[in-house]
Amino acid sequence: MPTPVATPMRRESPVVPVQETQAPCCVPSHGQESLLAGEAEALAARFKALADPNRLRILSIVSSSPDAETCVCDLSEPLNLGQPTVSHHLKIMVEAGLLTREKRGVWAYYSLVPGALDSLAATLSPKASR
Amino acid sequence: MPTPVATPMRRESPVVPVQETQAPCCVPSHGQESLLAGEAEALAARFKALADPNRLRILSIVSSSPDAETCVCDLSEPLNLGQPTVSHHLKIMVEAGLLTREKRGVWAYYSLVPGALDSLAATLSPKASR
DNA sequence: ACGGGAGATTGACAATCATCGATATATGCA
DNA sequence: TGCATATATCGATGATTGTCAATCTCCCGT
Repeated sequence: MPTPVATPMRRESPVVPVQETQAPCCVPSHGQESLLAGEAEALAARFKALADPNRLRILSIVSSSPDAETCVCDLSEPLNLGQPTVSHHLKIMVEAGLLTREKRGVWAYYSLVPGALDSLAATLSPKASR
Repeated sequence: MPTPVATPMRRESPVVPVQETQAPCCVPSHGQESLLAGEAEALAARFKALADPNRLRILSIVSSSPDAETCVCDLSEPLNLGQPTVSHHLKIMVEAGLLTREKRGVWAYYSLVPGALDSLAATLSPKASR
């Protein structure tokens, strides 16, 4: 990410005293960043795992499954997706910490990581997390 | 989206009686889709708006602003992004229903849509929404 | 009317992503 | 041992996305 050498349009502090026309605007009163770049990146990675309709449907199917676990072959057909694609989506969600994989025999069973969705939800509306 | 004419690997019902080796697996007992394709698409669109670190930081800055509203020029500098890029991100979030835009004079002030984040959070963990 | 500045829009480009077909790995059964 | 099957991985491809420079539009003060 090349640092833009000169951001074209930012005024430092007004040399000419602000004319008091309306709100002064653009007084960046944030002493500190509210969300650091690193945290933002990590959070965005988890939301990215949710930012696909087929992955949301997978989550929905997994969580509404009788034992809250599903194997790949249960997903391929209702989603109308090929098996490699389903495997790919599942891997993304496992890496995002949303699902866990348990292999039993030839089959791989996926289930929700307890609390993962809740902690994400708490990030969105802290007061709702109780 | 071309309908795959034949999904390669799905077994209908086992012609040979299941040998009772382990779990039967692959008994898609979902009579109905838990999350319809349309809803999934709409939900994913909103999560897509959250799936970028710079947009998350924008949300954070806007919500921690004194009056919970911010103008574009307040964002460009702390994010180290050009003005067109910030405008672009803001537009995406307005279209996702997360922010509202109010133009006052030459400036455009953005603020959180009340309840938008909470309703998204409720989608993630319904029981936590109170 | 004019000029300046805030913000939106456009076009381009590199990077990432979703999907697929083909192939590889591994497990259970005969 | 050898075969059939469930899942993972690989390589390729078309679509989407984040970013920027350049330009456009609109509002305001002179």
